[in-house]
Amino acid sequence: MLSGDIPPNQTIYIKNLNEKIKKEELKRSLYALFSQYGRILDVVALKTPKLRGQAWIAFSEVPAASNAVRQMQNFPFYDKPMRIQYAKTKSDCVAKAEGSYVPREKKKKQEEKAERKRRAEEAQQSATANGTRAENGTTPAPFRQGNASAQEAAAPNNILFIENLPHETTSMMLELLFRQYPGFREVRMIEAKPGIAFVEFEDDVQSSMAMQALQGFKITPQNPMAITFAKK
DNA sequence: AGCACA
Repeated sequence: MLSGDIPPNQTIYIKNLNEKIKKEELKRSLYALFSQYGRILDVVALKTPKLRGQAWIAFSEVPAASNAVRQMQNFPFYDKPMRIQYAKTKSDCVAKAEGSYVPREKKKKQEEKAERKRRAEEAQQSATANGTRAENGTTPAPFRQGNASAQEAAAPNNILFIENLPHETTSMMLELLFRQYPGFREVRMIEAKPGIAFVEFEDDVQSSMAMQALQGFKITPQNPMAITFAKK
């Protein structure tokens, strides 16, 4: 297995990151770049001597992580090719979402204690067997709000018009997103008009597929993409 | 190279 014999995990582990980038920026860029593969639950990056140059990205689904591992492998990010694998262990945020999270103890000694505590809690749970429904985290917001735009939709054609992009979006990022779909030709952005882009496909069927797949896709949580057919 | 959750 190319990914180093580590079984699939919904969290990916990235190394060889540029250590000069500040933690917050790093996390933001990773989020923007990797959210194309699925909903990201958490991005973890530490700058401790042992952990600098590495990051973990927890997705809500394993297939998202799989695509990320494959498609972003060796992607040049701040001038260094990312090396991506599945994480070796489950992220805390994932365990929390599953309700299986147990705060980690220092080490060995307290394992038994933790074990006992967990048992106790489980007993408690089944005792109060009730309909405590797990909140399924973030529910994807509907992206097509009652946006009764007076504008008529353009007829399907091979060029997509993308709106509501974060201003820091680059054509490279959009290309990464759209080139996953067959028939991709190119991304065009206009310096003077941030927040929008045109993406061209070979034909209208292919552009439609990409539109369906990426409609409402969030490059950042605040920016669900709005995709329509370009006016010719 | 380095697998954490401050």
